[in-house]
Amino acid sequence: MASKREAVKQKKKERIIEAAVKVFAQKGFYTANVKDVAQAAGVADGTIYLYFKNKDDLLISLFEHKMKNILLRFEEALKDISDPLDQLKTFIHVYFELIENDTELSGVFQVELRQSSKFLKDYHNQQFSNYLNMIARILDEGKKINFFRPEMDTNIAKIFIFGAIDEVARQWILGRDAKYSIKEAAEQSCDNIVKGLLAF
Amino acid sequence: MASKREAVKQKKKERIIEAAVKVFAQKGFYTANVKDVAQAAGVADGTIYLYFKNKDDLLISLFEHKMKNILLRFEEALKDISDPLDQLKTFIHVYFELIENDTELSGVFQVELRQSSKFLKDYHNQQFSNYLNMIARILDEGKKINFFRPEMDTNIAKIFIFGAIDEVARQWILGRDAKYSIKEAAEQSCDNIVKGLLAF
Amino acid sequence: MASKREAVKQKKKERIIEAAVKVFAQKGFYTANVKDVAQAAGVADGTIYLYFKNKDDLLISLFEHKMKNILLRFEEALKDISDPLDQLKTFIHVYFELIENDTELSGVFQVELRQSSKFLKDYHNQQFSNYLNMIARILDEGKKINFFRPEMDTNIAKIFIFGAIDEVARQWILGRDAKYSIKEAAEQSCDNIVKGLLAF
Amino acid sequence: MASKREAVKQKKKERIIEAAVKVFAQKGFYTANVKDVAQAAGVADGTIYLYFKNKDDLLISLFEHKMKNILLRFEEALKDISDPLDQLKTFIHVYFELIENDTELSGVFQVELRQSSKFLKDYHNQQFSNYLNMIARILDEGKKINFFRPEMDTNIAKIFIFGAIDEVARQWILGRDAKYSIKEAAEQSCDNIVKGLLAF
DNA sequence: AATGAATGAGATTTCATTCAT
DNA sequence: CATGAATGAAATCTCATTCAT
Repeated sequence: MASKREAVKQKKKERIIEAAVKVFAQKGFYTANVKDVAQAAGVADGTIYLYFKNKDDLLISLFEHKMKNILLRFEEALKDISDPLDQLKTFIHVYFELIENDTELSGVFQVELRQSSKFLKDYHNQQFSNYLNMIARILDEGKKINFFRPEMDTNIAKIFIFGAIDEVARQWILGRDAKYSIKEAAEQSCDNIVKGLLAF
Repeated sequence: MASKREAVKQKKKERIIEAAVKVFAQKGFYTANVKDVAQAAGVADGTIYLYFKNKDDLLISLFEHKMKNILLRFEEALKDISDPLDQLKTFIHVYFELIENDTELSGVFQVELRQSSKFLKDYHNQQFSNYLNMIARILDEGKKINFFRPEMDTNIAKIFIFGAIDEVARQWILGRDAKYSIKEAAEQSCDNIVKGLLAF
Repeated sequence: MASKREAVKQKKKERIIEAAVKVFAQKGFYTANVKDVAQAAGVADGTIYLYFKNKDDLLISLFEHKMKNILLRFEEALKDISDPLDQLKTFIHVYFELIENDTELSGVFQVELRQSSKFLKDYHNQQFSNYLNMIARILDEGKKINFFRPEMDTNIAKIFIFGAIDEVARQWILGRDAKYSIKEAAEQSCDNIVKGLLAF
Repeated sequence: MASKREAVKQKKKERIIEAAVKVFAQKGFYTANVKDVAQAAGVADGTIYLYFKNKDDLLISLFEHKMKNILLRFEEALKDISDPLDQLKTFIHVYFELIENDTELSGVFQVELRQSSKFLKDYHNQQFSNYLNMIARILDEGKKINFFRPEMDTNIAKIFIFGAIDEVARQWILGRDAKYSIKEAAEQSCDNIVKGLLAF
């Protein structure tokens, strides 16, 4: 009985999160009202505050909740791959797939989360670190077997790689200068990372 | 006389823009108040409205203005270099120098890309396009002389490169996971872009 | 059966009233939430509305109920005393004893008199009148037998006495300027009332 | 110029305070809206927040502001009186005069200030202490010249006296059980305090 | 041109009350 | 009877913008 109620409660919380993703993606975090989210979720304004401390908390919770799933998705995809190069390629492809399959969520992650000092500065994000460190681990292994350049700094490279694919993805979402498909984006990004620019 | 007055006027406008860069970079566009900008600029709230139509206009003007300067700086640095590879390396080093000398500058890119929601979604910043296209031009030339991989998509690569160095710079500013110097950042970034990860 | 259920019902109602006295005394009527009272009473929010029409009604019921008990306690203490002076002294000592044994009780008077605004301005608490009139009756008897000053207005004096001992008690509870024991408070108050300030 | 502007500013602040006194007296602090006060003061809602941090601050400022004047009034009245008994009598008469001449203010002091734990508990009020100590000083002098009972505790008596006259005044304002004039109230209170109840 | 006090629309948040379970 | 999740009206407060000086 209690578990059922718990389940119902969880369902409503998720409904609100889904609504928030949609609304924040469309209007932006600051431009969107709590009322908008409530309406989209089909609940009363006050109900939001039964599940989240305030509007900021809604954004943070949204992030935590979704990020957990994303990390799982990565781990799932990588767990049977041993070659670091394959791992890296898979990582990148999964990344762009995630973006493609949930554009709205991506919009929130890519655009909205960034604009709040809460996330970029104050709120030291464990999940984000986890994410970066997934890349670092792959790079370290690649160096160990002499596949990757030994003088390459994995600490810088993990950020480099994240920044690169993140931006390619963002511009695809914003649809500005980006007149390319996700597939192209993934493959080109792979090549750029692995081979670099040089032709030789 | 009129030109002098014009100059004074221009000076105040710039003072406001500098203040806005600082304040928006620090607090974010929505979290920052017009009052904050006014205070930082040492003018009255109302004065801002003599130079800018509204808060949004201030943000847009800020981009245009700053980007123009940044572009000039790049052009200056690149004008005597003919080799595309040298151009690219110079571009990257100049970029990190700019960031190092004006930390808040990176906020301009930040803001440009991340405050996008609502009104910026449509607003297409020509200057930012110009910036990206500077990279593209270098890449195209490199391809033409068979220095860069022929199958590399310059349109994606320009974004890829911008994203990569921008993120490495940003993490350096935030000082979080980034325990590296600007010099290292620039060199590692160069190598990553040019050589890629592979050791061979 | 019905009577037992009645008793149980009564018990819960009292539990809510006790909780309300505590909570209102501590946080003030307007600052306290119905939820607070419910929690303190160990019932659900909605349960309160099975016993009281609304929050206002809870406050009013609280007075009536508590005052009835207080009056009973006084009547019990006074019933075998005939001398008005002894009656008055006893009244005062009982008052301070009541306060000492049930600190929150003073909140009842507090609330009664100070939360008056709006709805309580009209609401005339009969029990409180009864309480004041107990004092008046003692004073009248004292005048009748020429013990108390004939020109003394019992109507004013009853309020005077109530106000004096109530404030001394309240400051004792707050423990601010009041660095005295309840016993001292009672005795000093007695003397002040009976003898006045003059030394002769 | 600056002083004139300062004066205008001060005037508006006072206008808001006057309005707040009126509104709070009539509707009670919690029942009254900031909007009500703004309307009564003839300013916009937001204007209130230019002069006061928040609604609570308005109440506190009101208290501080008015209390200062009241204390001055007392000092003025007492400064040429040397006899402690006369001082005490004057004090009491001035007190009731103040109440009579500004009923609304009294309402706020008497009823509204009391109901907020902010004032009774958290906010240790210097002005209120000053006020109580005025009484204490008179009492001490009266004891020194053997006019007042030597065993009388001035620390308790000051609270006793304050409570007594405060309550007599409050009931006059509430107009409940108090069917007496302010003049009677003052004289009866004086006699009660000075002579006590006994006839002798 | 510059100021900054004033405005008031609008956003977030609270909480008494209801009602399906 | 009891519950407590849900409601939504209403209150406080913020802040971009205006305008008299």
